[in-house]
Amino acid sequence: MTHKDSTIPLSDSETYLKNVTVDNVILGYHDKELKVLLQKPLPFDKWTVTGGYIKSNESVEESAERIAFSRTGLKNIFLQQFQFFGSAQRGLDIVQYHELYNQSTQTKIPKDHWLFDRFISLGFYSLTEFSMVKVQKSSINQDCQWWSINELPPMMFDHKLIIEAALKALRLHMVHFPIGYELLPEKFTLPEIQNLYETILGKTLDNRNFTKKLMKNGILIKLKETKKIGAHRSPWLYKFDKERYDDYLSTGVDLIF
Amino acid sequence: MTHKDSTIPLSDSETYLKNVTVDNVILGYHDKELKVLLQKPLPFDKWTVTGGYIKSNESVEESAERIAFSRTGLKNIFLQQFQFFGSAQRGLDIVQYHELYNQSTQTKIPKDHWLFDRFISLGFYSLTEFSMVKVQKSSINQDCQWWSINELPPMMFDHKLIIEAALKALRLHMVHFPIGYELLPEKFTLPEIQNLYETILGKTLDNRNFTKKLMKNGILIKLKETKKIGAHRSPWLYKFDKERYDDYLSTGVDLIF
DNA sequence: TGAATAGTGTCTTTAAGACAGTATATC
DNA sequence: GATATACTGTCTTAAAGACACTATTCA
Repeated sequence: MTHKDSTIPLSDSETYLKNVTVDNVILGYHDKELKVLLQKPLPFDKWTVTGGYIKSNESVEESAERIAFSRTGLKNIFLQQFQFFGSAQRGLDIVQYHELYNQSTQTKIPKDHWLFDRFISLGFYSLTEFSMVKVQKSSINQDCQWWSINELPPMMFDHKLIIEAALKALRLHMVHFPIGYELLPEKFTLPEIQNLYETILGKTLDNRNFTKKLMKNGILIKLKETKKIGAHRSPWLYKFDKERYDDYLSTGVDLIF
Repeated sequence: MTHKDSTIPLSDSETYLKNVTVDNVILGYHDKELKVLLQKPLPFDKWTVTGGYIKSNESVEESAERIAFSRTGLKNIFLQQFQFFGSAQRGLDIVQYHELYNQSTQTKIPKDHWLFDRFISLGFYSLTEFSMVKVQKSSINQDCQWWSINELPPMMFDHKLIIEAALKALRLHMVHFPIGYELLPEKFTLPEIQNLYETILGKTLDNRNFTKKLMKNGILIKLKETKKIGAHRSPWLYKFDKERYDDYLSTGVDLIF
């Protein structure tokens, strides 16, 4: 189950697959916090993760990319399947949503219209560089903004569970595959990437051991620049060795911290 | 995309979700080989993994259980989501299948009937105890049998890829979670479980190191029985410490071999 | 007693984990 | 020179990995 996007022409139901939606937990990292991009479909007063319908001529990945682009302005976004959700109960939210939808749009869409039918939700998560995302709003999703993953607003449907599942999948994923390239700016410092790992894993790490392991597998390149950030020693800037990084993305690498 | 199950009444399309199928890679272990249960939907001459449609009042997991029961006679089967497949191309198979279907059933179902529409496939794999499975056939799926995973017959749609993806997911999964309870008989020997691991991982393991690690985390209980199997020393029988095993299933455990 | 498989112990090497003092930038 | 953060090296402990001989069953 997901939000209803304003770009969907109600009359044109034939061009979308029925009973399936794509839901994408878009994550970003900012101010030492993990953020998730949420939208509030009017007229409802609860939030959802970003999502939408699948066109009949696009793959689910293409669908997810199109929807992500419409919310973030980003192309070639990092996408990771993590789970599908298919409980038979739609819950009260869909009923209330249907009623409010008709009220606010002055329409009388029947309860059994495909828009309010049961949906199987295909769960992706995306990792984005926070500062590159230009949050897009639409008429239906008037509110669309970043939320700290630790302080979520009231969520529609089972979307709180979906976020938790995405986070759990990400934590499992990062044991075997490098992360950070999508979440950090091109140049970053060791304290920054360490804090990213600490934030996602939810625990503090020993900076010496962390650095040792990261440098050993050689995914970082030390630059000849420092970052000036206050009345203290300036940290060196690094970037990822993208080639090595991509190798590890396909072959896997031990990154247990 | 998946096979069409004979239990589906064509006229009763309203009770099934459209554009979605469940596909379940049912795995078993026998004769030191990993087997996969495949079916051949008549009149087609290619094989598929087991699968079917989702009823509108059941969850995807319930759906997968119902379909697995109809093929294996097993209840409470071990089910693991691993991926969803949603390419927009249906390929030639579906066209040929539609034609042959009409020919053989003496019907004229139109090409755009929902049965032959595009489907998103929800991928599960199941681990089963080979000897407990009573393979069920049906009028449409006249052939249903185990195949060695190394010698697959011609596969319909993208089902060869689905099997490979399931196997890859299983290999990743077994690094963090114990397996074997569903694949082995209740009592088994150390050489048997080691060979199971070797078979799935596709490499040989040192028996001393393997035993050491398995015994250390304490998921095995040594029984006071041996298994008589020929003109040589009889191996001891073991069973899983199910409580410990289940703990590890939820919390995870390092089982890198 | 020979053939076949089961079962066990030690050493080496590598990685993990704990730990604290020096360096640098700015005010 | 006070303050705040960056940076680095060593020791201890645990696990991984390599390795080979003895034990048991039965034909």
